[in-house]
Amino acid sequence: MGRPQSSQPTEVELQILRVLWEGGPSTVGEIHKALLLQKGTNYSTTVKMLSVMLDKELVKRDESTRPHVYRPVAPQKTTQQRMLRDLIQKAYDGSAGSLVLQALSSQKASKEELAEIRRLLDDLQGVES
Amino acid sequence: MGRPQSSQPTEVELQILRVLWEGGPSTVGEIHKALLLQKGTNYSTTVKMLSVMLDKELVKRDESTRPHVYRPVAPQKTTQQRMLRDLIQKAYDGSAGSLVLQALSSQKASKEELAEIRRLLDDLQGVES
DNA sequence: TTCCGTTAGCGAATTCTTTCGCTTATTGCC
DNA sequence: GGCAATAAGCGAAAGAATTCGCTAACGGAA
Repeated sequence: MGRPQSSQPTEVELQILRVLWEGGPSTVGEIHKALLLQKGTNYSTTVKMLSVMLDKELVKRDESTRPHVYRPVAPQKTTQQRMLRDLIQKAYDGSAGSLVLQALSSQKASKEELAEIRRLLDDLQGVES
Repeated sequence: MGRPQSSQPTEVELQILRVLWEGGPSTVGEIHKALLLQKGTNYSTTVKMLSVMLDKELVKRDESTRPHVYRPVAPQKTTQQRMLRDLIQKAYDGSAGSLVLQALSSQKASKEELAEIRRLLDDLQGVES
């Protein structure tokens, strides 16, 4: 019974992963400092979350130094990809195209990004350059 | 303490919403039949989930008939939009463009969708036709 | 009207997530 | 070595999500 464990990182797990992706390998103290700013949680909470994430193999740690240093197991891109695929399956009935259409029409993108998207599109559609 | 309630529909809630979006207003029996195929859950479970969703105002129901008829409160598109925005914030640091780029490069889209995306892109970039 | 099958609902059990208090270990400093 | 400060860890608590058994209410057939 109960709830099955999600295959995607949870809210807080993702917050921690972002700290690691953006700031590089970090100690609990450093991670905690970032979370404290974002949401004011306790040091113990950060330690515990990290230990949970260690169990789930979302992060690994180097215990050869003191304080220990944590790093993400999967790169940001991989995780984003997994979450994206999951959303497409769960909410867009597997259609990546319809997600893209909605993303473009309802969310802002910069000129540069639009240009890059066009290049990618040219490529996908086999346009000669 | 504990875990704050998510602002997005949960896994099962979304499954139920999809049944309603795709099949139109339905009775518990009809919804249950769909879920039974997908995951073999009990009738009571469906009833309970619907009652939770009623509390959260994810669905409303017409009690004037027997069996009662449920319908989604928000249209599919609105919900997709909300979930998409949430993912962009949580995992893509607010950048819709980078999500679109990843979606296009890592997930399949049909010829027709690609063409539609191009039209939208033309529009967004102000290309004359 | 009575009985039976269908529909609705409640409450409890289970698991996952997130939180923190308190204890233990480690380290650098005197 | 002894002490204070920092780091790590554990276990429990609280709440969310999901499940189902069992009971109650209802509606139509005999």
